Amino acid sequence: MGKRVTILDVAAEAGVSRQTVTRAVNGMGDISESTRRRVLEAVERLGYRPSRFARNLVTRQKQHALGLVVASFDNPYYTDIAASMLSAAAERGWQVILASATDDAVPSMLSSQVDVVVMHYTGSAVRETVGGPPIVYLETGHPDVHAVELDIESGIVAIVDALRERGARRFGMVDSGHLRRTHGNYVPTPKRQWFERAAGDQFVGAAVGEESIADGGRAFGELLERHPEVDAVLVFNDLMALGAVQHAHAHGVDVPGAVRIVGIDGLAFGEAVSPPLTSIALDRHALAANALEIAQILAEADFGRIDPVHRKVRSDILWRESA
Amino acid sequence: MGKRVTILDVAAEAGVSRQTVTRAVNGMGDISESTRRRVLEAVERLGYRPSRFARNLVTRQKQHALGLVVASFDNPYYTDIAASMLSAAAERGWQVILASATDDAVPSMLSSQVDVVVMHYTGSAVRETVGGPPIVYLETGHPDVHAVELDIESGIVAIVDALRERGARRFGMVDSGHLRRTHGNYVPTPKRQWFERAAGDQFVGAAVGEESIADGGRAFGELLERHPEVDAVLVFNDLMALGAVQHAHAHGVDVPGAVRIVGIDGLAFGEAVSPPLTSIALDRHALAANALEIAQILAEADFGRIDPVHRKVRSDILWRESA
DNA sequence: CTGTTAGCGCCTTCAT
DNA sequence: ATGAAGGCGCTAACAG
Repeated sequence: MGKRVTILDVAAEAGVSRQTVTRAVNGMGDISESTRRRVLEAVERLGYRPSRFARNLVTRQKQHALGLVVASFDNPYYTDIAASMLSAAAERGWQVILASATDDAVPSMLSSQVDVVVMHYTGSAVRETVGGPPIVYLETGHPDVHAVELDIESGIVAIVDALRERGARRFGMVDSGHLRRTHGNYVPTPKRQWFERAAGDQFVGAAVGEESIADGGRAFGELLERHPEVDAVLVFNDLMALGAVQHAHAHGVDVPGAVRIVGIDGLAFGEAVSPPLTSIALDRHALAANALEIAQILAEADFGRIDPVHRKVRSDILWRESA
Repeated sequence: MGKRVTILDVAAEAGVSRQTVTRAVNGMGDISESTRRRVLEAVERLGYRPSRFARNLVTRQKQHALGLVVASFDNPYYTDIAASMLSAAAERGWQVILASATDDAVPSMLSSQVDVVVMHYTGSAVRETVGGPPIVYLETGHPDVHAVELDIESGIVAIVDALRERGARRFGMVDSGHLRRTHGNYVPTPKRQWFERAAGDQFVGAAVGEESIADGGRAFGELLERHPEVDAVLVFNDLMALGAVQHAHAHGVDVPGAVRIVGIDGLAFGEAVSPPLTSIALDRHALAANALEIAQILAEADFGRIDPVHRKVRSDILWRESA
């Protein structure tokens, strides 16, 4: 792996100047067909590839790049967000660089590669490093950072009301234990707290599981065992809720007759299970659109430090059949 | 949007040299705490952000970027691939820039942003443009390009054999009509051709649908109507197969009793439907690992033109309950 | 500890 | 149609 082949090498090989090489490689005018051919042959022979850094440095393109950091690609919720971000970004001519948060080194790697980082709020806002790109947080309400907030709470309040109207009186929850990672032991998630508050004394209990289909099913089973009287269950996310529906189906539990099941996220996959999953749908499209709007504002400020920008996205109940 | 704030502006503002600014911003040594603080204050005040291009140009980092172009993020198969690519890339310290092929402008945008492009073979290999990055194709067998081939055929042969052993005698298929886009009208996919060949005169017919859960279900219904005698159905992909299982469930068709259903892809979601979906599982992990291996080879050749590199990935039957 | 001198590789003037 | 300068913004390598 010797020295990199540069435009000068090509120029020498073809017996022309660097500029002529530029013209040939970039398909510009003011160059004779024969010269172009000769240069391109030299390019082939040497295996020359222009340096994207040098090129972008000098052309000052409006090529903006945004780094999207998501928790995990195992949860389709995040891939859905990524998809939405992708199309929102494409509309505005942004590139999207993806990174999974599990890789701890990523944020720093991203720093030198992107103009803006978009990531989920992980409890403690990663401090914007000096010389690093600005960060836009997803789903938080922290006032000091750029953020697109997600109003899940009102969706939860609404679903509790709606479930009551349909006769539900004993509310249970399948919660995620993911906060364990930062807190050491299980801590009720905000979703559970909102749910408990909305359900009031009709809240009968919760079970905790990992964020997977299988463990969602297991936790649901555990909840049913401990609280057989439960007649409406909110599940932390659709992934786990799918497991719950599956578990109910496998154990002959009538859904929504005996127990109503509601997920959170509104994933398309919810329609594939039996019965199709009712869910508190998060508007991922709006989430992405807003994130990009903020990114655009940042870009217009040349990514300098500006006052925190906030956007809010609401959630809606996606009625299917499980509730 | 005035002139960009550069390191020189900061240097002037702080009354130091550029080099000192570099030291402060990059947290290097050889700088007094007071100077550093003063410089960082100037950075804040001016809203200075280093140019990632200039920085990467001069540091000649081993920061490689790979552009991943997928057909659509609506199909979890592709997001799964993206996820696998992401972790494979993270292991090797590569960045992944994502693009959806639906956006036609993307490939050219990518060219100037990445070192290697990884994309699905779309029938006609996009010719590598002079000065553009090398391309690694996924799922093809074309000999002239770098590629990771996917051996789906052997999986199809194996599943037909296995289904025969379980008593199946009348094979039907739900195929995708996606080739319509390039051919104008429906053309049997390679998957169907392999399947027909394997099934021989036990092949009874096929129905065609769009690549979605809903249309997979519809097409499956159509197949059953036209060929009620069918007792084993191969579906183009898991997405459509999910619809098929769902359709069967909704119409009281016993799966696998009356008809066996097999998908292709091996998505995790297959386990959430009733009955869980048997599928020809593609090893996405190996696919990604191989693609990155090729990318690495390309990197070692400084992305110059080298002989086509090929890898092959096999498929395995993932037995669940639908077959 | 701080500043100076060289480039990194390319494209944009301008000249020829 | 081609070539010669100049500079994009930054950091490495030396100076002091």
